[in-house]
Amino acid sequence: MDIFVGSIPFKFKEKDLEALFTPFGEVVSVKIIIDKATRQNKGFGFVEMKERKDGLSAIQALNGSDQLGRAIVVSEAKKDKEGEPAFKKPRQWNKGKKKNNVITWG
DNA sequence: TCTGAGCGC
Repeated sequence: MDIFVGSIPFKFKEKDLEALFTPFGEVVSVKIIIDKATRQNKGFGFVEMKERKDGLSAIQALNGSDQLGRAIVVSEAKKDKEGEPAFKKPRQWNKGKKKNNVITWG
């Protein structure tokens, strides 16, 4: 499932989100939205977890929790519906080269 | 290299 994470500190990185969600289940991918022009952290991101139940428990546990002094918002991503693909086109993380705002895993 | 509701290139 895809999880929306908002109000995260601007200093947050993908690794930080991965470290937050990993204890609740297997994290498939992590992404933090960064402005394409200025490369600035937009303050929200997404975490994809393998098991939906783990994602839900992670949401309940991490939503509103303090991270680096800020209460983050954790909720299920809008486009992620049960039985439907989260997006029209598949996103691949371990393909091609690494970009500025994307960390390739593995 | 600022910012603070919002949903991803």
